[in-house]
This record gives sequence, C-alpha cells and structure tokens, in this order.
Amino acid sequence: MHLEFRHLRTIRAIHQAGGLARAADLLNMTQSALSHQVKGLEDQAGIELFVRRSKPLKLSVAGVRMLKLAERILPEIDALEEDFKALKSGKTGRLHIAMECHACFDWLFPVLELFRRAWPDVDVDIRAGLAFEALPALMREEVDLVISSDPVQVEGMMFNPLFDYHPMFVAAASNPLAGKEVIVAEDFRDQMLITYPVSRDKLDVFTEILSPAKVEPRGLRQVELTAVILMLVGSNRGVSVLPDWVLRDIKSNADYVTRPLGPGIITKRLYAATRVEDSLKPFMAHFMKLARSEPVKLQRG
Amino acid sequence: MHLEFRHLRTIRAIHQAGGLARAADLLNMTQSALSHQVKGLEDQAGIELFVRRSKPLKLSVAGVRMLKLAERILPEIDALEEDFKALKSGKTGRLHIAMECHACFDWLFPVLELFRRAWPDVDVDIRAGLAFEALPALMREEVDLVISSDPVQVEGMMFNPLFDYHPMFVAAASNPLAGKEVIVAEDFRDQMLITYPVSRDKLDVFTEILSPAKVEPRGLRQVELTAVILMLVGSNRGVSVLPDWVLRDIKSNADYVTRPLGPGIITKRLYAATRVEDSLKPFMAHFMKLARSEPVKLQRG
DNA sequence: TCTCAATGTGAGACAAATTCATAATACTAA
DNA sequence: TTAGTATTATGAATTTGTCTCACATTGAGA
Repeated sequence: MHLEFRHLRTIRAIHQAGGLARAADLLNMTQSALSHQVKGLEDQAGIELFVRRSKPLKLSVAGVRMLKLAERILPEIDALEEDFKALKSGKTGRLHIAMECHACFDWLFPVLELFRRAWPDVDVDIRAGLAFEALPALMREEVDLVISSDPVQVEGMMFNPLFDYHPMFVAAASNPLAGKEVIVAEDFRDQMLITYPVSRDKLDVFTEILSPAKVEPRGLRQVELTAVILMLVGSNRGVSVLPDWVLRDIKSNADYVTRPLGPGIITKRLYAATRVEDSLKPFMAHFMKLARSEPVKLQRG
Repeated sequence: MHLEFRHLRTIRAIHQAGGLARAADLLNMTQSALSHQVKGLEDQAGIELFVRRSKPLKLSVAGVRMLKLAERILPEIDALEEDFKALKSGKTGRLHIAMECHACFDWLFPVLELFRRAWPDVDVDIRAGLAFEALPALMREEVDLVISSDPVQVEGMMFNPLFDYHPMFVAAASNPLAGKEVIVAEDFRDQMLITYPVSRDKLDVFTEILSPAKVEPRGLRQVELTAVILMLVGSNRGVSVLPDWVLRDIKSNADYVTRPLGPGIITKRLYAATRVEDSLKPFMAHFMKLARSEPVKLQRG
C-alpha cells in the first residue's frame, strides 16, 4: 500500500483544518499537491479515504481508521526526535560498564544506585569483564566504560583516574602470618592463595608482589564471589589479597586479620576508561564524580 | 528529521540481516542504495545510527532506539492494511443508524445486541433522528442506515422492506372509548392525544387517520419516552396510537385496552434505507435479516 | 602484509511529488 | 433559482529525491 508519514500527516491535517485547502496551508504546500497526494493514496489503498459528496472534504470510515493510526504514530516520531536531542545533548544515553576488576562490584553497586536516581533515562548495565577483552569491546562500542587499573595510552580512549586503593593481605586470625605486621612475597610460599578466576596479570598479588619476586604459593584456588573468598579465608582454608574497600567489614571482626603488603606501601589506582567523545557527556562526568567520592566512604568504613 | 517508513524498514532489515549488504538483498535493492539511504538518514538525524568501527555494520545506541520504534510501528501499518482489506470485503465497517421512527428503539435494541455479537468489528451507533434530516445525512455518509416508513425514490439510495406493523389505538380501560371495537378519526375529537415530539407528517395517527379526515383532537401532548406515554395513558391522562410491537406487554394488562384503527385495517411497512453501494455488504445484509425476523417475534409477544 | 568481504562515493537515470494555471464542483445567500 | 464564493480536481511542466552502476575505500583475518 506504500504508505508514508507524509500521508499520515496529510490525513491529520485535513481532519484538523477541516478541509483540503486549509490543510495545504498548514502543511506549507499547494492545495493542488494535496489533492494529487490524496488521490494517489486512495489509489494505492484501493479504498476511499474521504467523502467527496460534500465540500469541504470529510473523512470516510477508512479515513477515520487511518486517522486513528496517525494520531497514535506521529507523536511517537516526535518522541524519537526528542530522544535523539537528549542523546546528542547527553541528557540520556547508554552506560554499559565492563569491569576488569572483579571486586569492584562492591562499590559499583551503591554508585549505580545513586546514578540511576539522577539519570533515570540512561540505559545502565554491567558486564563482568571475564569472558571478553574489555578495551577492544570499548573501542567497538559494545561497552561504554571500563573499570581498570592498568591505564594504556590508546588513540581515542581516555583513562580517567577514580581513586587509589591498597591491596591488603587477609587471613584467619588463627593463621601463623597473623603475627607479622607486614606481609612480603616470601610469606606466601607456604600458603594456599585464593583469587578471583582471572589471569595473573590482572591480579594485584601477582603483578605487585609474587611475580617480581618469582615466588609461587603452595597452592592456588579460584573463587568467583568475594563473600565466598572471605568465608574460606575465615575458616583458614587459605589466604587472599583484596582491595581495602572490600575489607571494611572484616577489620572489626576478630576472626580475621588484615595486613599491609610490603616491603614498601603498595598503592594502586583505579581508572574509568571511556571513548574520548563520550568523556564529555554530562552523565558520564557525573558517574565518574560519584565513582570518585562514594568508594572512598566505603574505604573509611 | 524527515523520517520515512522506508528508514524504519531499513533499520529493521539491517538489524535482522546483521549487515548492510545482506539487508539490501532482503529489501530488494542494491547495497549502494542502502548505504546512501543510511547516510542520508544519519545526516538528517544528526546522529550516528550505526557503529562503523566494525564490519559488518552494527546498531548504535540511537540506532537501537530507532529499531525499537520500528518494531512498534511497522506492525501497526500492516494491521491497517489488514483492516482495509476487511473493510473492502465487508467483514468490518460502520453502521450508524438514524431513526425517523421513535418507537423503533424497542425492537432495535435487541436486534443490535444480536448484531454486535456476530460482527464485533463493525462500529455501531444509533442517532435519534429528531434533530436532523435523516435521508440527506445518509447521502452525505453521516449515517449508514435510516429506519423509515416513507420510502422515497432517490438516486443512489435503496429502501429495503423490513416488516409490516399495525398502528394501534391504546387507552385506559376506564376510558369511554374502551367500549368500541374499532376506533375511527371522529373518536379523537374529545380526547387528549399523546405523541412523540416529532412533526405530524411522521406520526401515523395524523398521516393515516386524522389528517385525511381533517379531525383535530381536543388536546395534544408530546412525550419523549414510550414508557412515559404508556404511564400517562394508563392513568387516563390521554390516549395514544403506537405500533403493535410496543403494545405487547400491554395486551394482557387489565388497566389498558388496545384497539385497531378503522374503518379499514391500517397496515404500514418499515424500511431500512441504505446507500446502494452499502446494501451488498455482508454485515448490512445480516443486519437487515435480523431486523426482519426479530421484531416479528416481539409483535407476537 | 595481503586478500577478501563489506561498506562508501559520485554521476547519471529514473520515478515520484510538487507547482502553476485553470477547470469543475459544491455550498450560500439573495 | 441564480449568482457568487469557496473548495476540490486536473494536466503539463518542473523540481526533488532515490536508485543503480561502476569504482574506490576500509576492516578483519590469514
């Protein structure tokens, strides 16, 4: 039937204006053009859209049905345009986050809660950054923000610093290492080490401590959930190294000890990687502001 | 933003086919044309609809929103087309009825109940034919069917006979005329006559009895509702002439008497006037079939 | 780096929509 | 009825926009 938006607008205008000539004015075109158009449309549809027995033109039964459609559809088009405007101005958009850092769930959830309240129209999602390479996905626009602690200089990408943290050693109070003030690489040699199930180059224990010292722990165990890691540590089935914000609840728990890693104090920095064109968007900026301030509150308990 | 249905179909096709080239096949056009179209659309919208970093093409955030719109709107267009097909074949349509005959509510309601069950998609309405001229309205397609007892030969119109009825005299049992077997014009001279509030040429009492005999009743009173007329007659505040089907309940009521009008037996015929092009439509035919059979059941009590 | 598959570009052909000028048709008020 | 006016229809010319063809360009993977 080759219907076009033009036709819907025409139907609506003729109905509103109460006649073809007036509708032509409304649509900024000649009366002739409208007449041709209506005729063409009726030919296409194979049905009379208007009652021609009378002047001015009046909608027929079929015309009324088409009008109903127009009144349902045309506002949606306008809404889309509004939506696009909002997208362009950054009032809305998509914020799909990939995390290389597994423990980040801990502070990310509260941050996203605040964020969603401030930007209800932004489409938020988290994708655990395990099954795929996060940075290429960012380039391919499959995700919009990557939480990472390894800034890389790449064209078109921007690493925005969020906050610093200290990887901390955690063990059961009954563990022999509880007696030491600072934990160093050699201390792991006799321990079962519990980590998230990701490659070693993304685990602070290895990148900062064990790999440089070429120390291998007695055993390794990979566990997905932070709570489970802590449970296992609590029952002295192993030790772990976790960011300080994860250990806020543990510090005051007599079953656990948390110790700094040594010999020097280890400080790491988290970044939010975005595409440069996105980094200026208001909601992005706001997310990063939240991601800078909220986790610090957690770190301080 | 000059959006067209074509564009919505394109977005949907590219998404479905997973790429521009394959989508072009789907839409029976060259890949080049699609590329031009997409580019034009993006220029218009002022926003990227696709992620071009990768091949094949993939929807961007804005593109996804447009896709959502397409998936909501395009089926509606198809539905309209279906609707039109149904209109053309007469499976659906409009049946706005105008009544010149006021008492017809009585049998029309049950008939419409049956009709609506059989043709749920037909848009039914009744307009009491008091405030306007019914036949011109029929010509102007403001209504689709007129109930009338005065067939006229008019180009483009058709008077389909429905059923015959007898205008009957009704009075209180206490009224002196109750003693007569047949009521004639002269009998009205001493009576208060109660009628519907329409012109005399649409009232059987006048057209069939009083006007030919040039008899004027003692008084006239116009009442809108049949039930009220009967109430007034029952308390002997006046007499009336009503179609036989209206008096079905009254016949067995000792407070009333019903009598034929004379001297000869008066028979009138009701017609359903339609436009000739409508009279063949299935739902019209069915309506008239119902309107021929159902009222007769009422007449017989 | 090379090759293949996919997408982009530009010029010309073609179809469709619009305009201008004018005819035909309904409505309205004497 | 009959002008007179308002409204819609028609035809030819023009403009607009879309498509195709041929070729250039670009990514992705070997």
